[in-house]
Amino acid sequence: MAKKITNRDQDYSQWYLDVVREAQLAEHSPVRGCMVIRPHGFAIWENMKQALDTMFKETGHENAYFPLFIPKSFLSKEAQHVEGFAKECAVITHSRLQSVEDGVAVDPESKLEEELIVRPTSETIIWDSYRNWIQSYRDLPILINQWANVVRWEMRTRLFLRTMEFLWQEGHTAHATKEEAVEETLKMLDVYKTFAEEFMAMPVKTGVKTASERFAGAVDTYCIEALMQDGKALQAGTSHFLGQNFAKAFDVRFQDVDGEHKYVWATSWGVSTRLVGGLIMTHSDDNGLVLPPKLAPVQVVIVPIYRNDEQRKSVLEYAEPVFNEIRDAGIKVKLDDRENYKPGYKFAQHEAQGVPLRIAVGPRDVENENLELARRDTLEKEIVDRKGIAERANGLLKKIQSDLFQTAKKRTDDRTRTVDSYEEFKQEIEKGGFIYAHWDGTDETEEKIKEETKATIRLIPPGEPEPGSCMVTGRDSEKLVLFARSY
RNA sequence: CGGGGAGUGGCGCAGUCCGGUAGCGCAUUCGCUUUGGGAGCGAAGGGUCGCAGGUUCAAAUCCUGUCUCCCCGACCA
Repeated sequence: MAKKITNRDQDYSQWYLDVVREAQLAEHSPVRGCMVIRPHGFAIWENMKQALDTMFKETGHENAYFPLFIPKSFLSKEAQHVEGFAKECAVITHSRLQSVEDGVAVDPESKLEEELIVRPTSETIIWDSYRNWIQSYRDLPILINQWANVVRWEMRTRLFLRTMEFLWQEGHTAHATKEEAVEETLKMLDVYKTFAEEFMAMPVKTGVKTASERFAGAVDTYCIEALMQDGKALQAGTSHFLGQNFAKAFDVRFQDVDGEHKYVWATSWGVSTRLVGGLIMTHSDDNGLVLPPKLAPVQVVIVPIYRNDEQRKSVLEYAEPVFNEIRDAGIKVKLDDRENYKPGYKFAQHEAQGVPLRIAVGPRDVENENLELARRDTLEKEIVDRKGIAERANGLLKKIQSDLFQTAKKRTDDRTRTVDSYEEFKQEIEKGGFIYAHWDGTDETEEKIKEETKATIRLIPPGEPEPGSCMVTGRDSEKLVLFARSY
């Protein structure tokens, strides 16, 4: 078999790129830092979108759309916010081109009176609208989500994991009380956790970010963090309690039941196409992509095998009712009857693309009323009775979904440990994985650890305090926090 | 933005040191034979060698600039 994918243990970065290429998920575009998402990659994102969108609707949210362009003045209204994003904004200064000798050039006459920023996130433009929409407590809460693209001018990019333009959803909510906003923040964090674990089969840890890792303009940033196969952590989603920061910046007040005018409380939360990168790095192997059935664009592929036209005819006649039966059971199935490729090639291709279940049908199967089933995750093959294939496929897809999660869960658990001393920490962090340790809560200590070990505090877990002493300074620590090197 | 590597048909590469008019594998097209793990044979098509200058009779090759990608750092979802 011609190996087109680098082994993971040889070069993890190259492996990731090879999988993205061989699975035809995405490719580099002529524009630095931006990617072309190919149909297969986009189909996975669409499945993610659909599942998340359903969950958002079930929790009372509705979709809306706000502009791509944000007036420069909007960004400067919230001090921390502007500070956080200032260094990575694309700025539009002109509105026209003009023809010159060698093509086109910016028309200096078209300089904009006020420059426009390509949204790095939409808090400001959305809160400008919310000011007009909110007068009374009866107008609250506002529970809006937007599916959009955003741009952050990044130094170093990687397909899906960090691109200058990416697709995401951003939820922006407004509430009458702090309690309600905090509840919303945590509710959406939980939605993300559920989505990651039940659909992506990617176990995550949840918690709150430290001040240095917090979203610019947020009071608290909660996150889901997943551990990749190479032992590095990936921030997979964030949910922010924004307090009244944006309400004050945009003067969004409402008249409460008691007649008082009060600032509203806000949240925002988002996940992006980065999830596709997380999905790849959680399950895939040296043969290519491995997809959880719930997100696979094709869940079952049927590959016919034959030697001649006669066999081809009988195999396809045998395969078509199988296809129909599986399709009618609500499974996304594809019959790969391309004649210009041999079965072996198709096997390799569908493996590279992560199709969870493969059914091979050849003359022998027709003869014996069998089918050959092959699982993508374990690469196990078995000959099964043709009867009841739809139920069997369905059962296997469910099993694959849960096995993928269990495998990833076990790996994460095995690589999560607690250390007491900084010396031990320095040794352990080299091995990758999540490490719990005590931290004194100061920026200085966090920074020192980061500088010396390249590890960051991924999150402060929820739950009761478990006092201890900081592994670095020995000062009091409220609880264990989670460290890792990260993407 | 600093350090390292690399840009040559669609993809992967050789050729670059030592200038002489571009080659290999895969893929593509056609034909025949094939098809239970990336098929074989024969024929054909496809490249101003990332881009822009320069040196030279002559540049993929030497010089200068520039763009892009990959890896490692600093910054971030």
